[in-house]
This record gives sequence, C-alpha cells and structure tokens, in this order.
Amino acid sequence: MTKKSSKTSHPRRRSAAILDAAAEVFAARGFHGASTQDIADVLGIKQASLYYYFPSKEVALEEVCLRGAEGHLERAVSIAAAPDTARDKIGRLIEAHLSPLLDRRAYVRTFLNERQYLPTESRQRIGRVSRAYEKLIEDVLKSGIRSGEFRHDLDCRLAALGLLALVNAVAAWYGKEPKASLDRIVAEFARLYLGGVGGTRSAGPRAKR
Amino acid sequence: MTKKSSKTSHPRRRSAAILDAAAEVFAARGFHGASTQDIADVLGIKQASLYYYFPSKEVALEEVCLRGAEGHLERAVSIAAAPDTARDKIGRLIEAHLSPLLDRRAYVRTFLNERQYLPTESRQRIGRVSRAYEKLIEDVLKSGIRSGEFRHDLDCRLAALGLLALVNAVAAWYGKEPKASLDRIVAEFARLYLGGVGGTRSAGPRAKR
DNA sequence: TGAAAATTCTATAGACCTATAGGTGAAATC
DNA sequence: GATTTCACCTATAGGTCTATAGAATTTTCA
Repeated sequence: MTKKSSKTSHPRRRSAAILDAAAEVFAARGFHGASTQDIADVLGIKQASLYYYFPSKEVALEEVCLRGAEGHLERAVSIAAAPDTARDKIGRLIEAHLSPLLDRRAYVRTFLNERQYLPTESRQRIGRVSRAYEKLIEDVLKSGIRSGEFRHDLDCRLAALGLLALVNAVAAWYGKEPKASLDRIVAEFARLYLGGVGGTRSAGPRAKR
Repeated sequence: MTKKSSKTSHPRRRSAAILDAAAEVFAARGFHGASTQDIADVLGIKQASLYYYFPSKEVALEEVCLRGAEGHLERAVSIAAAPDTARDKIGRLIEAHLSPLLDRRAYVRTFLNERQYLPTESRQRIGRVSRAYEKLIEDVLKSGIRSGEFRHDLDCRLAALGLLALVNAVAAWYGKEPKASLDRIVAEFARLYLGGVGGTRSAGPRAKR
C-alpha cells in the first residue's frame, strides 16, 4: 500500500481534519447510520486508527455537536443586549444564526439532527443552552411588543419556535438551492418573519400602517 | 409493489398495531438507532416474529413513511384548486398539513426525519412527490402576487421553503409544548406567515380573527 | 544522529443485529 | 373431526460494528 497522505506537523490540524471527517459522515448518514469505518474511509486511514483521536464514537459526536452549537448563544446574547430596535435585533439574530453554515455546515447539521443521540449528560447540558436561546428570542419579541414594533397579541413562545423553525431548516437545504446565497436567505427570511408574506409595506426601515 | 396478502376477517388490526409500534420506535430512536428487537419489545413479542408481518426492516420503514406522507399532496391539490383567495389557501394548507399530527404523529415524524434512509427507489419516488408539493405552494404564492394579496418582490421559492420549515418543525415539538393546541398553532402560524410578527393588519384581504 | 513522541498499522475479541428455517398451538374452515 | 391458516415461537447462521492490544512506522527535536 502506498502511503502518501501528508502528516502535517501541527497536532491541532490533524485532529481538526479527523473531526471534520466525522462531522461530514455524521451529517450525511446520521450518527447511527455512520460507522467508524465510513469516517476512516474519508480520511484514508484504517478504522482502528481513529481511536487514537477519540475514545469512542459517542465522544466524537459530542465534540462535533459542541462545535456545531459553539458561539450561537454568546452571539445572540450580545445582539440582544445592544441598544437596537427589536426589529433590528431579529434581523441580526437571523444573520448570526445562519452564518456558521458558511464554514461549519456539517457540524451544524449534525448538531441539529443528531444531538438527540448524545449520552444523557451532554444532551441535557445542550438542552439547557437551547432553552436559554429560545428564551432569549422570546425576550426580544416581548421587548418588541412593549416598544410597539410587534403585535400586542403575538404569542411569543410560538413566534420564537417559528423563528427557530425558519432558520434551522436552512441547514437542510443550504447549498442545494442554486439561487439562494446566505445573504439572500437572511434578507428574505428576515423580511418574511418581520412582515409576512403579504402587505405592501416597504422593506428596510419599518413603516407604521 | 408487493403488499402483504390479506388475512381473514380482521386482517388489518394486528398489522396496523405492528406498524404503529414500528412508527413509534423509528420516530423515537431513528431508523438506524432502532432495532427490530426494540419494536418487538413494544409489542411484547419475539424479535423474529416481526418477520411474519414484513420482509425487512427497510420495508417497514417504507410503509411507515408512506403513511406519514399519505394524503398530503392530494389535500393540497384540492385546496389549491378551490376558488378561494391565496390567503385563505395558505391558511388551509397549513391546517391540512398539520392535521395528521393529531392521529399519526409518529408516522409523520418518521417520514420527515428518516425518509432519507429509504432505499433508492422509494426515496426518489417520495422526492418527486415532495417537489410537487413544494411547487404547488409556490404556485399559490405566485397567484397571490398576481391577485395583489402578496408582495410583488416576494421570492416564491424561498417563501415556500419558509412555509414548509414552519409547519414541518411542529412535528418535532407538538405535544411537548403545553399551551399549544393544534388549532392554536395553525392560527398563530398562519397569521405569522401571512402578516409577519409586526403590524396589526396588512394590506389586502384581511386575515380572519 | 538518536531518543522520544506522534501517528498509523494488524489482528481480533466480543457484542449486537438482521434475517432465515422450521416448529407449535389455536382458530378458522371445510 | 380433519385440514388448513394464522400468529407466534425457538434456534441460529452470518454479517457488521465498536473498541482494545500491541507492533510498526514516521516525525520531531535535543
């Protein structure tokens, strides 16, 4: 057998490549549908060699999910804390939520679809973060109601779940929709969420009826 | 396609219970995470006994997915063909899309999350139906633009994907959100999609209250 | 250069999983 | 009452999968 794959110097590099491969395979075939053999094949190494980098497949999933979720809450917190209008905040939340798709799509997809298969402890930890994220969105919506930007009868819980539904779905088809750049998706979904499908009100700065 | 040979007087009953169990287990643990043993445990029978009802686990998935998707396109076609406003049609599409959650939630969830693991042929068949469904939504949106109900600059493709994102996400948390009955979700999401989060009313025909 | 560290290999245990073969008792049918 | 059909059973073949042990190779660096 010819061994031509270059082993680079930096340990971080190789570890990152291993994790990239795991993320790709988990995203493509699902955690249970993916074998460690599949991951090794992507890297051109033997299956058992993977265990030099992680102690179990489950731990690999944990690390992939961690990276897939990384920074989301922090970015959202800093957006929510800014002195902007609620409408602006929603737009920035959408953009911040989707931006990791540019460079970590497989991680994000794995986080969204496979986190349910994490071992109990890390699944619960991630669950708490997710709930904090949802609550933060609800709070932005509530502040928008108080400021008069949003409807007074808005159901903030359902509206928050609706926003997450919109943005999380993008991971499933981003890259397959030929005409849809991330910027375009961000703009269109922000407008859809803020103004709906109907109405003739102008885009950009909000127009009161 | 090969359907199981009919039994005697009440042939459907037991078969249906078997399929229910498969749907529940597939929905809860994913196709690859679910073993035939898990399904048998739910039914209180031995693992091998399942093979009296289906010839393979994959075929069981096919039948579950089929029932999960059943009727969706047909209902949507008949809604789109009616002489209603586009706004009304969107509302009815949302309601029709979500109604199977009342009595077939596990089937719908399995269809949404596990259909990617179907064997090539049935996966492609289902893919064609899905695309027809998406196109139908796009067409309703286009008609709404022509009638002046919707914005002229609406991106119908993205808006259709957005609608599907909204309604498909419900399957993931319906039943866990204490305050959210299906009717409430339908009403709130219809309003959200048609009018957005902001504004108290929009131009054109108004949504019902 | 030569020792130490990093990386990958071979080989395999052992758990689990799907699916098949053939048997059993009860119910339905003739 | 005999026969067929139904709905399960036992037993197991045969495959795949995770993970471990320890050897071999390559890279780093003193």
